Amino acid sequence: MPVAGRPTSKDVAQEAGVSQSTVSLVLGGKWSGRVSPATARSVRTAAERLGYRPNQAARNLRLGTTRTVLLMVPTLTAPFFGPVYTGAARVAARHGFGVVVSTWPDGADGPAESPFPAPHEAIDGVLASSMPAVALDRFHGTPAVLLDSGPDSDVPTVDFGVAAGMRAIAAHLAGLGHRRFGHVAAGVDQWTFHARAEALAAEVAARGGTLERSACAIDVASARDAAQRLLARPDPPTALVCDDDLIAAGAYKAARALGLDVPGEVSVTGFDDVLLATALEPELTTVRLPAEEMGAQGMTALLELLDGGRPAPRVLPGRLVVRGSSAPPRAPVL
Amino acid sequence: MPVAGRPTSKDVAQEAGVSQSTVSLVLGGKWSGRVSPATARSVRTAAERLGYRPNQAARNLRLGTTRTVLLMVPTLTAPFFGPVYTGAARVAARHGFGVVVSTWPDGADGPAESPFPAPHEAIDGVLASSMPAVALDRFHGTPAVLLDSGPDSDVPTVDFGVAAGMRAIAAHLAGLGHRRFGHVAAGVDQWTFHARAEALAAEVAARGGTLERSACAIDVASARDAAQRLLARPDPPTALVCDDDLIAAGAYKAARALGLDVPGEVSVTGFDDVLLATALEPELTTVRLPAEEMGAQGMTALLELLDGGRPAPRVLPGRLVVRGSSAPPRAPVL
DNA sequence: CCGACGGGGTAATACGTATGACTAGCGCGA
DNA sequence: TCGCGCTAGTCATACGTATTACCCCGTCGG
Repeated sequence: MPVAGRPTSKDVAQEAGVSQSTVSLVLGGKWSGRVSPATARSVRTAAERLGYRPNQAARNLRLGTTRTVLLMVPTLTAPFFGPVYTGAARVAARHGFGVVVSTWPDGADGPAESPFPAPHEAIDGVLASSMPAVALDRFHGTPAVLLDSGPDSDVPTVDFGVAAGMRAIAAHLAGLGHRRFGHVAAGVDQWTFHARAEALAAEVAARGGTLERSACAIDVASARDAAQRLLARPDPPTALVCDDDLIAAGAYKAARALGLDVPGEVSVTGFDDVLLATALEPELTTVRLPAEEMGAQGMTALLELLDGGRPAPRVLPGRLVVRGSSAPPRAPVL
Repeated sequence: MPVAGRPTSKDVAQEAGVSQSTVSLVLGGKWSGRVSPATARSVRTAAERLGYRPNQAARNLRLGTTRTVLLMVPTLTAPFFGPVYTGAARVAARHGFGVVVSTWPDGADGPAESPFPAPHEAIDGVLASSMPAVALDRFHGTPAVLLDSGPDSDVPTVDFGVAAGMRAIAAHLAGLGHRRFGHVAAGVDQWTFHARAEALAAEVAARGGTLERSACAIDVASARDAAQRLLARPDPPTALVCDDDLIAAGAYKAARALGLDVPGEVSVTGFDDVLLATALEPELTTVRLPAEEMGAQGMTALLELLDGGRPAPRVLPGRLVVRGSSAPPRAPVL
């Protein structure tokens, strides 16, 4: 008996008085007709007694697969990725896969420096969410599916219909009578924000409205300042279209700082419909993105890819959720 | 040349006209004095040309370590765990470790059914956050550190000083003149919430105040209802102490539904100081917990444990952050 | 001129598992 | 009685890497 180190299948074999192969057969579950029930039982109890757990590295090597998928996200701080993980993990579990999450090993320090995989990359495939496409180079030949990163000719993708969602917001506000729009835009180089900006501009233009734009980082303080810049202009917008819900929270603050009622004097909309949207007062008009569904669809596509298939690109529609933060412009209080 | 499958070090060796050992020597970096610069260069270019990346499973098996640590959290939806991960990953990277995140494979279905590790458990150690201690059984002999799960005699722990934090809140409110307290409590069986409740009760009792308690789930709607039950009582509390920031958002909603001004007619406090705290209006008085520091300290302890050490339990103090949601009771508007 | 030495590389092996090939015993039909 | 098939296993091997022990050869000190 080894002093240090976990017991191996060989130890179990010795303890049970059988060969290592037999242990493997029994514990692998494929022993029907090969091992007698009595032997199987004695192997099981021996394994139990020794606290045996198979060495994953060895079985990964032998099987040539880890049955593990990596979900890569830009940051874990954003509330958006929780549901994505949940959806992916649900589908994965159904197929005997596990999901682990990680952000770029390099943090904010830019792209990879080492050409070799980080230790945690002993995986079968990658779900890369909200990535600049170029970042995929990291994965070399690893099967990958891009989530929320825009169409791609080389890699299967799952995207939200953000353009349609943004057009729905513009249409909703225009329908309420708004003509002067402000866009509090996330100054982040991700496909989704480019798509949102483009769709908003197109829809506003199509309806003959005006659009001013102010960029910010994705945090409340920065968003507040950006919104304030818009509201401080002569002839300010009557509706602030924000690139996501957190930015909308900043817009609320800007409005309040200027003594403007939401939605009485300025309408505000968000995007994503994260938890925050209903925590705010008034509750936020926004577009609900089916994040969990994206995780599920992404995992489905990745499994298909691992099976040698060619999964088709998928687009998941968002849904406009009208709440209390949008109203006709200059609503008379009387 | 193999049709399928990634190139191995043997392929690289053949391409460079050397032995597999040499490839391993060169790429392992320990070749000083063993391999001539010329050979090393030719190996490198061969590896580059073939797009070689070492098989992690094989090297894990050979080295007997994965240099990967698993961060286990109850849910990824809570904003709290992002910073924990960040802190852990920062320390880990400094020691050549990677961090992956996962939630219980079983989801909400209760404890493990399979006695063997999930596929993603090819890891050297575990950081288990906010866990019921019994759940640790899953990890058998895997080195583990408990985060935010209370003291433990068997396993190293890192905890927040939540009791002190909660007492600080009670002291702050009492100092403002509050005597009738309401506790909107998370009805979740985690150490941290038990500790919060106990500390609050003790401090209020010590100061001769009264305390009513109402439990809820950790979501806005449930918290709103729970807060509303407290505020609807005869002789209602003048201060609502909430178990976390999200619950405080629900308390805001309850107050507003009853036409009560925050903080003019009722003070509200949170806990954790997540992003939401400053997105709310008024901004939330709360206790800031150094989540990133917890991740960092936890990883430090785990590395110490993996080194054969016996890391001492650590407690990280929270800090009261007074913002606009707390004020003297029944503040005269005049 | 010979032995020691060191630079530059190779052969062999082990890590722990899963599995295909093989075999010993045994009952049974021909 | 012989061979055949079935049961209940065992043996051997391969997965891809890192590393230890070894080996060849040229050089240098004596």
